[in-house]
Amino acid sequence: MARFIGNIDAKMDEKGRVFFPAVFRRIIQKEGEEALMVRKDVHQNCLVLYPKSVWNAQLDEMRSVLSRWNSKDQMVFRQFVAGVDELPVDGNGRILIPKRLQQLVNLQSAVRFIGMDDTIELWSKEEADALLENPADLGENIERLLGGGNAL
Amino acid sequence: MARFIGNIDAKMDEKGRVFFPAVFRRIIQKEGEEALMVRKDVHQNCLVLYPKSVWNAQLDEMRSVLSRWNSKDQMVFRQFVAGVDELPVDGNGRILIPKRLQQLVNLQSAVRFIGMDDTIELWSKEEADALLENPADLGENIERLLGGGNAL
DNA sequence: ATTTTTGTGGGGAATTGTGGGGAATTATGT
DNA sequence: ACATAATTCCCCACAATTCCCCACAAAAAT
Repeated sequence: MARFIGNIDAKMDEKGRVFFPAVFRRIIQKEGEEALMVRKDVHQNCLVLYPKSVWNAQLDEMRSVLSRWNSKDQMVFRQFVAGVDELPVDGNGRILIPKRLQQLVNLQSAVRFIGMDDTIELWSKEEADALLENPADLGENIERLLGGGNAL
Repeated sequence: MARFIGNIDAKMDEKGRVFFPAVFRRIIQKEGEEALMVRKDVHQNCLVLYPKSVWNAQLDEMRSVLSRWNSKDQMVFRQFVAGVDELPVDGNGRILIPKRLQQLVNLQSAVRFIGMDDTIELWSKEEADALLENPADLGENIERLLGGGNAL
């Protein structure tokens, strides 16, 4: 399985094109992936890029579990697929971010790719910086969630 | 089988015409589909577009479950089938949404196509946005339905 | 230093999306 | 039945976007 690691800054031009970092492209090619899927992150103000095979597997699994005739099931499926787009890659290895998504997560010129293991996140540089500027509680959170200690 | 993916915003003009997104048109042509069927969604305030073959499969499925000789079954089948229309496509690749359906799901100018795997949904943009605005329960629902955990 | 790969930019053709003018058809009221 | 209105359909024009191509700067590798 793909393992995307690292932060890469890039610039989006006026046409909404961004160079897809070579590090990530190599991984994708090695895995034989042809396409990427994008969607807005459920919680954060950023885009999430999925290799297509990962996405399709998800979709198949959901379809097999969720009934088309059950309104709640169908709504879950809808919310999952609504907002997804296939991401075209041009001859230069650039991706074109649909305008709809640019506006949704407020992408201007400076952007940042963040490797998140099996997916890649795309942030506006400003917001990404803001996130990392105050990592104050990180240690605390990690301790709470993973520490598992019971010292007083 | 056709796989419609993606979200496309479009505008409906005063005549009720909407450009049918090129992405979807290509898929339909490749599959050799000739016609589209429309229906209001059973639960939601949106229209569902079926390639004719998908529609037919759907009917077959219903027929296999619903008895032709049971009056309630037959009524359900009747109501499902009665609400459907064939969707004409004009020379420019636009579809004309019948007035009846426009009003039924409250379509004004701004609309959104949502690829839902083998069907396409057509929403008013406002309502589509509303869908995505509260993704709070989505994660929860997915976890419940697909997580396969063994929570109590 | 020179070559190769990676990243940026832009021009312009082709496709996609939007709008509107009416002719043909269908509905509606009297 | 007829006149009128509304709708559907078919055609054209144009704006916007996307796609495809090429040129070149910057960084990395040889």
